[in-house]
This record gives sequence, C-alpha cells and structure tokens, in this order.
Amino acid sequence: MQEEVFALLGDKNLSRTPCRVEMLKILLESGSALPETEIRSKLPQHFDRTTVYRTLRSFLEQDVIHSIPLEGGDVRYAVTRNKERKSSQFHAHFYCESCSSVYCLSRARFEPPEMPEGFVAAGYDVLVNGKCRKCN
Amino acid sequence: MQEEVFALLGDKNLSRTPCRVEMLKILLESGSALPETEIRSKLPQHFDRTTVYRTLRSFLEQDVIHSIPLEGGDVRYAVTRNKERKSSQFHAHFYCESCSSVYCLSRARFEPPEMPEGFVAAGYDVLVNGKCRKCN
DNA sequence: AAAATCTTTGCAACATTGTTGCAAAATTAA
DNA sequence: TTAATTTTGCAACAATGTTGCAAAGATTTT
Repeated sequence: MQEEVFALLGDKNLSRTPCRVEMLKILLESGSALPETEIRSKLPQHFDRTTVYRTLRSFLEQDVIHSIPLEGGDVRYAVTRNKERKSSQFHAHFYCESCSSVYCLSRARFEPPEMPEGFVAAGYDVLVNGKCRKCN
Repeated sequence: MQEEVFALLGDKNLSRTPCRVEMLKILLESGSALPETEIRSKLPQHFDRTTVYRTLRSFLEQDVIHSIPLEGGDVRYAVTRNKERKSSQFHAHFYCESCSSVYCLSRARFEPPEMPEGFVAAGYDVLVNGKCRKCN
C-alpha cells in the first residue's frame, strides 16, 4: 500500500507530503469514489479544507485521480487506474441508487453511439445507475 | 411556440406564470442546454435568481426539463423531448470541447456495457465530448 | 551550520450554485 | 369583495471550490 502510494506520487513528480500520502491511501483503500468531505473526515490528522482541495487539484492535474460529477452537484473522486487514463477515450462509472456509492467500471467495453451529421466524438463518459453488489 | 409552451405546461398541470412561460420559450428556442445564468440573462423582464431556480425545480420535478451535470460543477438545463423521458433508460448528451455547448442526442442508440457480477443496471447517461457541428 | 529559497499548510475572505423562511404582490376561488 | 392560494423578491444561509497572504516546514546554496 505504502509502496503503491509512493510509486504513484513518484511517477508524477509529486513530493511525499503528509496530506498527499494519507489522501492517496484513503482513495486507494476505498473500493468506491469518495466526496471531499468523506476523504477529509477519514484523514488521521486534521487538515484544512483548503489543503484537501489543493491536494485534490494536484492529483487531478497529474491524472492521479479523476472527478465524477453527479446529479445534484455531488462530486466524487477516485484513483485513476491505468485502464482508464485520460488518454483512453472511454470511462464508465456506476451509481447505486440505493446506497449512493459510486464505482469505477474500468473494464467495461462499450459501443459508441452514432453521432449526428457534423458532430465528431473524441471521448465518452458513461454513468450507469442501478443497484450495486451490496444492495442486490 | 406559444402553443407548444402552453401544451407542455398544461400536460403537467403547471399554471402559466410569466416566469414559467418565458423560461420555457427560451429553453425551447435554444438548440442547446443552458446554464441558469444564461436562462436568466435571456429573460425579457428581470426575475430574481430564486424565482428562476424555483421554476427550474418545478420543471425538473415534472420532467419538463432535465439537468446535465458537467465536469467542474457546471450544470446545464434542457427541455426533455418525448424520446428521452425519465421512463426511458438511456440519455446521451454532447459536450463541445471547443465552444462548451451541450446538446441532447435524443435519437442516439447504444449498446449497454457489460456489468460486473452483482451489479444491476437500470439506466445509462452518456456524455460524449468532441467537436460540434459549428466547430468542425 | 546558517542563510536563502521553495513548498506546504492554515486562515480569512470570497465566488458560485442552490435552498429556505418570510412577507408582499398577484391570481384564483368562494 | 373577501378569502385562500400561488408566485415573487429579499435576505439569509449552506455547500463546494478558489485565492491571497502569512507562518511553518523542507530543500538547497554557500
């Protein structure tokens, strides 16, 4: 775990600050995508909201994590697996309408919809909603 | 146009208040999905932000419009065409990375991605990004 | 090791999006 | 016309995210 965190940070030339290390651990340990409030509440020491947001921004800029905007302004953050890097043109996530958890569907395959005349697609974000493993 | 607005409101038992009528006109006339600020700025008379949000909420509750959350907390609102009612299990939208316009792709067909063990899908929201008709 | 530099953190303030409570104005019903 | 309901505006608030500035911690330079 520690090694994975260090590797992720090292790859992106991000220094090992306490806040970064702890946040990455939390995100890696969590099977689902988390909102900022939950990440912050899980931190072993107190960090200011600003610091957490700044760290999230660094991670986003370096594509260590990605954000998943939901209906109602809710946003979740999740570690970006190799399969779903920015370079990849397709991302899928699952929103459980029962427990509100969000999961990355990193290995989902998908047939792009046909585009109307004149529209050229570069990437696709799919949000599937339904019931997750735990709620079925 | 006027008739279409009245029909939409009538179907949902929403009274013809000035704000509702004008907002629906704006949304119907626009080929793309609009943020609240733009809807409000296009209104022929001044209405308070609160009133506009309350009207949006009525429309959302009655499925007259739907909201499209984007990366970065941006939200767009668009009239719900019959083809893409809540009852339908699939919605697709197009985000132009050049001019930031959002369009509904109401007639797009699509093959649902396969779900992992235990996950049951009920609906799909697809956000395609690329370049729109005007920007190509 | 001391001084200078760069980075991270916290605090206060602010912007934006959206909501709520309350009272005034406008509609609608009795 | 009076009474009841709905719509609107205003002020205040909540949540999410950003910015400026100064203090604290690391790094580097000499």
